Amino acid sequence: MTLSYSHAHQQGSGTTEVVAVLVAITDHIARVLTVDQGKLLPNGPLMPLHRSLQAGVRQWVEEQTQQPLGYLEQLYTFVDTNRRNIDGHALVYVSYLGLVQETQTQALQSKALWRDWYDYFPWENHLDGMPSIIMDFIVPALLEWANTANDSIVQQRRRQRIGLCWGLDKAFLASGKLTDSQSVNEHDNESREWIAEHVLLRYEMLYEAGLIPEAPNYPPNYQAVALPEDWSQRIGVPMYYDHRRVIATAISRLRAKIKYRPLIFGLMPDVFTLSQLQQSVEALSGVRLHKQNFRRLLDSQNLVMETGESSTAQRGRPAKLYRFRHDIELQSLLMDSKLPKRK
Amino acid sequence: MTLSYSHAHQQGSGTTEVVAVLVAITDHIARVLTVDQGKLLPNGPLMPLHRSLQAGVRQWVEEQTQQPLGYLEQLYTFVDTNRRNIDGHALVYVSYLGLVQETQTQALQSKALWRDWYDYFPWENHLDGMPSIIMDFIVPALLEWANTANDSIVQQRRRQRIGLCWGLDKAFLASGKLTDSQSVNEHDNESREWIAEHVLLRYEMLYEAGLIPEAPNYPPNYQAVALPEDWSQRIGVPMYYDHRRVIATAISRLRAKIKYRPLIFGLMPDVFTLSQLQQSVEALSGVRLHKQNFRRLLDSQNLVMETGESSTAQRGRPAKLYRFRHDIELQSLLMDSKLPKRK
DNA sequence: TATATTTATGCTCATTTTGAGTTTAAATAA
DNA sequence: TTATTTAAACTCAAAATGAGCATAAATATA
Repeated sequence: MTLSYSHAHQQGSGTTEVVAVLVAITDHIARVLTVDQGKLLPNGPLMPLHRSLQAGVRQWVEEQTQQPLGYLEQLYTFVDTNRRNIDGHALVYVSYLGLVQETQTQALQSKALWRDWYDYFPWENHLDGMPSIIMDFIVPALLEWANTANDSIVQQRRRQRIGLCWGLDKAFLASGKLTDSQSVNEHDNESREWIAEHVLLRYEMLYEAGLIPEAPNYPPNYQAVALPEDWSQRIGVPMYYDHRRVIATAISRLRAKIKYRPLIFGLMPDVFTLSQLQQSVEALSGVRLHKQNFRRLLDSQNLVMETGESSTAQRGRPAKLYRFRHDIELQSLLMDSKLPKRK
Repeated sequence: MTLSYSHAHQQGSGTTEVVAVLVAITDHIARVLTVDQGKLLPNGPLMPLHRSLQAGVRQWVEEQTQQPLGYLEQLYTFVDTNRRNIDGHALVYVSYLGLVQETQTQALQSKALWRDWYDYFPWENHLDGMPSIIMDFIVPALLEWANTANDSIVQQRRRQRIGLCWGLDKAFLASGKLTDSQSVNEHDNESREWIAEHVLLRYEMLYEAGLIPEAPNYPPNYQAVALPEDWSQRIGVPMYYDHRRVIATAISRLRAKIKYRPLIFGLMPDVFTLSQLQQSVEALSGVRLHKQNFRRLLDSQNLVMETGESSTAQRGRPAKLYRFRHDIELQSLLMDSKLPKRK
């Protein structure tokens, strides 16, 4: 059992830590703030002086990265039974999702680093179509994993899970095999339904199948289909502890929530064009959206107002500049808002 | 400062507890499992022997109530700085939501008690229309609370929050105090609607305004409108610590999630009529649904199948019996499903 | 027994929302 | 000038939604 990314760790008397996934969009790329060469998220123990979990997060992020924090929401609480305090109590760590505006991402401490979040999840970036790694390696490997189950019912279930998680169509589910039409025909690609917010389900499936370096059963021992030599590079940057899973949780939450809450404005500069806004949403969701419908929806929600000015265009027609309607900021916390389906 | 429902508590060396909100529907009424005369939720410390938080929840619930547990999901993690361990670390408690089938709610330990969850939130039950307490006392008291703010901007915001939380339209708020009819534009002059899943927002507003016995600023000191003598009875059953807030969190989650995941089947017996199913959903959401549209939606989702038998009707035409399609149970974990709007 | 009442279930219909275009406008690059 | 690029207004068919009526099959009651 390889535990190369699982550190034994001695705690003091406390058993609670906080971990933060800070997200920002720069150059139209969604990024997370990391420390320790991108191998860790900012984190630290909850101390008696902290009046709340949020206060703990803010203090440790400030200390480790000097990044100012805006919006912050709780994600999930994990237990790490491999790390215990002196009394034998397992470590509990509470994760938070934070949003940072593009204009506030400078002057960080040297060991803090903003990284493209798709460095950790290459299969989640569908901005230029479905990444080839999915059909070339991930799905074949997962199908083999499904076959390793003793029970044929379990095999069947695993295939179903694979189909649902990775957006494969019914014909595929029935046969359990890749057909020519699937890997070639482009219209078949459209019949699959890739659900962007299922990031965590996909990560956990890869983990369970031993395809993630952090997993205790990595590398998998069932490979009839050989994984490439550089698999551990291709399957994304590994992290210590279970921090990659924490990021997956954050992306799932963000992709799901952005569909009904205008969180996106926590990531935008004060003034922006509608195209910039759309590109930011696309950076998060990992898929392209239909421009006209995106605007229609924005319009119906009345979330933005024109500034009256236009962008100085580099190419093409200059776009009008908009700002978030701060007079309805409170409303927006309650109000449902939606996004159009991908195009 | 009154802290009648906040107990000082001495911990051992651990700092983590688990708390469970178990939900069941019996006699068409949504209920939560309580201990200590309905003043506490089942809870207990996380121990070194527990392999996970879930394991801790299951052990303590079993021990305190002898209630078998099915579906369980994490809700939220709270810190109670009033309760600390011997080293001064604040207590962290992780809350869970559990679903219990109607048929499994017998033979409990004597101190365990299933209570109608609207005993704790009388204002959330709109099954027979909006409860009179909202317009008679809650909203007037909250409007007064809004007026106590020094800043007029804050007053304005509070009124907006009140309107959004309690489903009031602009006109009502205007008659309440505000005559700024100029700011009424096409987009926000629509009358508001009651949003069932905003349970937590409403509870937190009442708490902030000092209208909840658990709140440190209860009773409120701004009452020009006199609250009735028996206010602390009318505003629902108080609980120790912040357990009422935990239930509010659970109801919010459940009401929101039931709209896109078929969690309801975690609460149903194996065989049921469509009317029973609808009544269960209504018990959770607190509002009535349009019967025909409810069935159309169920139909389109293909979640249930006929058993071929019919119920022995007490009155009226006998209803067909259905069961959940367990062959798509896994799918249902992933699949989106929806509910029709109220009628 | 006849009739009202209750509950279940099938069907219609207008409106809104959604997905997916085409067309026109205003800028730069060659 | 002409092609290219980006923005933004407008159109249209299909699907989903909210609301209602009609019919069926049982019991309760006059």
